[in-house]
Amino acid sequence: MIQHHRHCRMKGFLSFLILWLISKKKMNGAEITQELEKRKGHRPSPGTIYPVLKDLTEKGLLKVDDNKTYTLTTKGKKELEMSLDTFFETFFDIDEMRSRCGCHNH
Amino acid sequence: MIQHHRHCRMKGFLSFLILWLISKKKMNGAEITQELEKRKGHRPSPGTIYPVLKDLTEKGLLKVDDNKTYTLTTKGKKELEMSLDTFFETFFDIDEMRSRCGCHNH
DNA sequence: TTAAAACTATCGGAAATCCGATAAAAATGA
DNA sequence: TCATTTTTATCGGATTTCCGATAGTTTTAA
Repeated sequence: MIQHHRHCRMKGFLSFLILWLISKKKMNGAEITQELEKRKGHRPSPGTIYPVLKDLTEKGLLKVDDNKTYTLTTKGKKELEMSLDTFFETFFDIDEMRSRCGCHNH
Repeated sequence: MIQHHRHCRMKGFLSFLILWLISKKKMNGAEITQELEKRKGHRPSPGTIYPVLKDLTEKGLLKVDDNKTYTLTTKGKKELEMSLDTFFETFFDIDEMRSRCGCHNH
């Protein structure tokens, strides 16, 4: 069966984005799903989100409490900082990028 | 043979980044390679860059002149704008991200 | 209590992404 | 010219990323 992916440019960065979200506020899977839906315009499949959370937890970047709520570990905070550094080194001209798109409300 | 990828988080976005670079200034493969090296900290393999250029050209997003210099087509410009929109919808809080990393010089 | 809904989890695999190896073509310069 | 360097190009495959299908678990509400 042929699969269509018309609107799926710019994959990747999901782990990075999830780390960022959790750094702002501890969340469970459902809340993360909602936030991603808001940002990306479509609801990610459970098969997308939970394996990522498991992977990040196994790598010691996230810890999860009784209520399945995820927070960053110290290692996770360091990892996020490194990723942010890399991100802004690559996109150092991000202000220019923003001024060239129609999203001045964001 | 086991391959190590310690410093290769945040893959992806390469096509997007290349479109962005060419939108700023028409370039040949070597110049694009240099610019990516500057931004990402390591020189991409020819096997990384040229297939992407070929793909974007075949999709009608780039056109290439006699000197192997690439520019955006009209379609490419529209595609880039759409990608920028998606990018800033996903990372609408990018200013907050930047303020949380050590890259205030960028 | 118990059925329905919501949430969490896992698996296999499809697609995307990128790179090393290799080589052809073009430019350089001695 | 002719050797060297630089640039361009291609291929196969390793890895990452993501998702659909499926099912177990927990919560909700009647």
